[in-house]
Amino acid sequence: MPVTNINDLPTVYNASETEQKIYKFWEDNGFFKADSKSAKPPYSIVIPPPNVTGVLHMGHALDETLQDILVRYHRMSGYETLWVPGTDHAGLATQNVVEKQLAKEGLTRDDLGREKFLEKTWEWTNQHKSTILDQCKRLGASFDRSRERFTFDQGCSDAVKEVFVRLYEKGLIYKGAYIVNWCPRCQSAISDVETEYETEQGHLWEISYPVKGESGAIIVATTRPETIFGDVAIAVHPDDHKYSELVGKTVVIPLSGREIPIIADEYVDKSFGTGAVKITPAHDPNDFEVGKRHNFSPIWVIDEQGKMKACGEVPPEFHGLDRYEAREKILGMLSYKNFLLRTKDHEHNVGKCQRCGTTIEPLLSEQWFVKMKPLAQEAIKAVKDGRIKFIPDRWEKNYLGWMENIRDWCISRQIWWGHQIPAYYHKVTGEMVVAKENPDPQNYVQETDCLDTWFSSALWPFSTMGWPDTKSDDFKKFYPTTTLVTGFDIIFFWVARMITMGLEFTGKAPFSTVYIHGLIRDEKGQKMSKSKGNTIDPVVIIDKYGCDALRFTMTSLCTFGGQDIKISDERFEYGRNFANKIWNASRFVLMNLDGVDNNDIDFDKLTIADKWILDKLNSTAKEVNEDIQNYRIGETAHVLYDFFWNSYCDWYVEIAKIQLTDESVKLNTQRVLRYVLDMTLRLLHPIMPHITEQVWQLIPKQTDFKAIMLADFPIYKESLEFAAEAKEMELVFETIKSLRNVRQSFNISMAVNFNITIHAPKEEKAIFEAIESYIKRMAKVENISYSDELDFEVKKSATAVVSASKIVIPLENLIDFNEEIARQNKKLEKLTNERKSLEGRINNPKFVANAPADLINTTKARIEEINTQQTAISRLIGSLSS
RNA sequence: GGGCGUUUAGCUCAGCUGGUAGAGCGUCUCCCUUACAAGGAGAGGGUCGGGGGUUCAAGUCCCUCAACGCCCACCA
Repeated sequence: MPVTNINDLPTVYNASETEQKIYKFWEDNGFFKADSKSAKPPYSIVIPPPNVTGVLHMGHALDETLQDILVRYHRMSGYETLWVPGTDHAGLATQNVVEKQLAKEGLTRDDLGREKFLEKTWEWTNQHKSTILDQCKRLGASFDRSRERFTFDQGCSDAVKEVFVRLYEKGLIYKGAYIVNWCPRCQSAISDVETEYETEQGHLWEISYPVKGESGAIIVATTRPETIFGDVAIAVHPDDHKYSELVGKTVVIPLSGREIPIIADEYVDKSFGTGAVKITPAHDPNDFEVGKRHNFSPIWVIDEQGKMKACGEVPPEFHGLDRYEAREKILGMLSYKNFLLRTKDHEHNVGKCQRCGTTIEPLLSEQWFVKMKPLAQEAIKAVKDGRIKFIPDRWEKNYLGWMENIRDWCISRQIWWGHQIPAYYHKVTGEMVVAKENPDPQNYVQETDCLDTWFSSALWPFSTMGWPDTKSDDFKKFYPTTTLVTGFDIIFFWVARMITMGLEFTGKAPFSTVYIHGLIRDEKGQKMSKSKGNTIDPVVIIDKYGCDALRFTMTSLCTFGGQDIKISDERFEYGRNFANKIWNASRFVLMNLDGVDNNDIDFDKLTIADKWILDKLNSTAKEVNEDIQNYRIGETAHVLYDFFWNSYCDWYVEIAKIQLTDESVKLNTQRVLRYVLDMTLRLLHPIMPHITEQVWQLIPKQTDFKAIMLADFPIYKESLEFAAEAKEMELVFETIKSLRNVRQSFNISMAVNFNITIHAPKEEKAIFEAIESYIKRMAKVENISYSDELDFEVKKSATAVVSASKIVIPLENLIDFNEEIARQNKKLEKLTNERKSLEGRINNPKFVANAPADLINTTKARIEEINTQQTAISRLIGSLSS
C-alpha cells in the first residue's frame, strides 16, 4: 500500500485512481480468503451465480453490494467469513449465443454435431467465464476467488448426478408424456415458471360441427381453430339441457371429415362461449386431462417447430404450414364452406417464453419431472417453524402460497449445453437405467435431454461446499450458509428450489435468512431492459462517480420494506459528494495530527465538545450494528451520513479548530479527532470500502491491523457515554444558531463582529463560560459580557432567547427595529401554538391518567420552558415598541 | 378471480414496536471563512390519497373507497 504524502492529497477525491489500487492491495494480500480451519464462528454467503453470458447490470450491482456489506461487516465483527463467487452455465442462453455465432458462419449446431458443438461452447465459456466476476471486482466485492465455482464444473456436475439418481431411486423423478410448455423457437420444453402470460386481444371463433346423419350441428367456440384436426371429442356440461339430446352422438370435423363423439364432462363452463368445447388433448393442458378421463388417444397436429404436421389427420393442403398461417387458411376455408358462424373479439392470456418471447405451444411430449409435492412438505415446514426467515416477511406468504400449490417441475430440456440426464437406454431392448455412469457404453446410450439450468442452481449452496463429500472442510465449516441475498423475481425459480433440495439432501436449511431486496428501475419506474434502451451501466457509473459513490447511493435507497429502487445517473452525485466530504474532512484531520500515532485519549482532559462527539459516535455505532443485523441497510447509510457530515464535520471539526489553538487541550483534541475518524471509517467501511481503506492507511501508524477491512468493527461502549455533556452541547448549538439567525435576518456580514451580553441565571452562566470560545469563533462574536439581570429593558438591540437566558446583541445603526419586532412576534406565535396544543393535552385528565409518566413530565417541562421564553419575548417586544 | 405493494414538502423518497412529521435534490438570502463551491451559513415549503372507526393520543392500528403498480391462477 503506497502511502502518499498527506500534503499532496488532491482536494477532490479521485475515486477511479484509488479504487482499483485498493482492490489490488486486498486481493494481493489474500484478505478475501476464508480459512475453513479457523476457530471463529462462520458466516457464509453464496453468490447468486450470474449467467456466464451476462454483462454486469444494476441489479447485480445492488445484489453484490448488499452481500459485500454483510460480508465485510461480519468479517470485521469476528466471524470467519466466506463469500463464494461463481457463475451459472445458463443452458439455453449460452447455447443461443454460440448458435448465433455459428449462424454467422452459416452453420447450425446440427452441422457440428453434439460433441463438436459442446467443445465450441466450452471454448466460448472458458473465454467469458471470468468476465462478469471480474466486473464485480469493480464493485469492490470481497469474495474468495480461490473458491470460484461454475454450475457446470466437475464438482457441480457430480452433485447433479448424485441428486438425480437419488431422487429417481426414491421415486421422486419420473419420465412421462404430459402437456408441457413448448417453445418452438428454443426447440425445447420449458417449465411453468419460465412461462409468462400476456394479455392479448384475440378472437373467439364459433365453428359449426355437423352432427353425423342429421341435419343439425353443434357450435363450438375456440381461440385456436388450427387445432381442430387434433380434436378427439366435443364436450358439454352434463347438466346443460341445451345439449342433453346430443351427448353420445357423433359429429364430423369440418375440412378433415374425421368423426368424433360428443361427450359430457364437468370441466365445461355452460356460460362461456357456446357451452360446447372441442377437446384437443395433444395441444391443451385442460383438454389433456379431459382426454385422459375419457380414454382418448391424443392426436398431434402441430409439431415442435410450430408447424402443421404432415399426418393423416391433417388435410394435405395444410401440411408444413406455420401455425398462424394455418389458422388463417383454415378460417378462410371454414368461412367459405359456411362452417364459421361468428367471430368475436376476445381478450385472453397467451403464454410466452420468458427467454425469447415466442408464444408457447402447449405440447404433449415425453419429459422428465420432479415430483414436488412430497419434497415441498419439509420446505414449507422449514419456513413456518422459523428455520428460514424471509426479510421482509411478506415474502414468506408468497413463498408458502406457491409451495402449497406446487406442481411438478419439468426438468428436461431439449438442448445440448447442460447436464445431460444420467439415464441410459439399452440399444436393443430400450431398457432404461438411471445411474451416475453408463453401465455399459457398448450397449447403452445416454438420454439426449439435458437438465433445466435451475436444477444445478438448486444445489448451489451445498455443491459449492464440496457436497456430496460431507466431510470436506468447507462443508463442515461453512454449510449451511447464513444469508441469501436476492431479488424477489427469483424466489420461485431459485430460492424455493434451493430450500427444497438443501433440506432433502443435507437435512439442513441451506441458509437461515433470505434477504429480499427490490428491483432496480429507471427514473420513470420502468424495468430496465436492453430492448427499452433505458439501462444504466454500473461500470459507466463507477468510472464517472466512483464505486463507493455507487454503493453508498444504492444502499441509501434501500428501504426496510424492500421497495423497488428508481435510479437515474444524477442520483449518484449524492454518494460522490459524500465520498468527497469524507476525503476532505479526513485530509483536514490528517494535516492537523502532527504525527499523533495512537488513540490514547486522556479522559480527564475531555472538553464538553469532545464528550459530545464521543457520545454521538457511540450511539451511532450502536445503531449501525443494530441496523445491519436487522437488515435495515438503508438506515445504516442515513445514520452514518448524518453523523459524519452534520455532527463530525459541521460541528466537531469546526470546534476542534478552536481547541487546536489551545495548547492545554491540543494533543487530546488531536487524539479525539483521530479516534473518531478511525472509528467512523470502520463504521463506513462495509458500505464504502475503498475510500475508507485509503484514508485509514494514511492515518499515522495503524499497526494493530493490516487493513481497515480486517480491523474490529466498532460497537457500543459504556465508557463513551456522556449523556449530560451531550445535552449541554445543545446550548452551544442553539446559541450559535440563533446568533447566526440574527446575523442573516438583518443582513450583517460575517466580517462584522458582534459584542454580546448574556443575561443568564447562575446555573447557565457557568455553561456559557465554558463554551465561550466556541460561540466567539463560530458566531463571530468579539466580546461577551454577562449579567445576572433577567428582567431588563432592551434598547436598539436584537435579542435571542436561548433556554432560560437572553442574549442581547446591540445593533444600533444596523437594524430596523420594526423588523426585529416582527421577527420576535413570529417566534412568539410559534411558541404560542406549541403551548396551546401541549396544554390541551396536560389539561385532559384522561391523558394524565393514561400517558406514561416520563411523557407527562417532559410535556410539563416543555410548557414551563415555553412559558419563560414567552414572557421574555413579550417583554422584549414591549420594550422595543416603546 | 385471489394475493401483495404504493399513495407523506415542487421532485425522489425515509419514517421500527402509535406520543404534534424528516432527508437528498430543487427554490429563496448571504458567503470563495486557510478540509471541502461535489462546499459553508440562514430561510421557506406538508390539513401525511378520500371517508369512517379504535385510542387520552394515529402518517403509524382496524374497516372502507379510489388511483397506480406487481405476483399468482385462468374459461375453450
